[in-house]
Amino acid sequence: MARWLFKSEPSTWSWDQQVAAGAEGTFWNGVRNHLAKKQLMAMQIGEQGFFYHSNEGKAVVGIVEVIRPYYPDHTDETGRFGMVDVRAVEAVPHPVTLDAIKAESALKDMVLVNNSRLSVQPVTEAEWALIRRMGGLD
DNA sequence: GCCAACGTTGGC
DNA sequence: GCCAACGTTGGC
Repeated sequence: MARWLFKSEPSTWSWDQQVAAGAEGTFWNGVRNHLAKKQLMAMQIGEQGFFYHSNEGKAVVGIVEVIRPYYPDHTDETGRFGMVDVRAVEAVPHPVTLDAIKAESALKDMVLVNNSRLSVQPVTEAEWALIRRMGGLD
């Protein structure tokens, strides 16, 4: 199963709002980048990803799960982009900050470090396991 | 609030 | 189809 990272500015859509959306989850709309779209299209139900706060916080704060695969994004008037639905799974007890990720040599190849502007990113199994551990899960 | 990096747009 | 100009993102 693939692992992912979803980036959101808390002022736009925060982890607290994701938690409040509950088990029914919400659509992850607004992706307007083809590389990010490619990630969304590859996602399957049940796959999990990190929820990362950009700009404010700059940390992995939660785990989300894909509950609906790729379908058209109704907020995209061009009709070119789509989205998935995600639900909050659990909070990360100790948010893993960007600083902490950058300080960890095993994470130096993370997309978050090398292409920080990509809003939906693939995460390797090793990165997934390490960040979970750093965050106090497992 | 600045600015570097990067994606997209549009003129040619 | 190239590339300059522009807009956006996101770290600092």
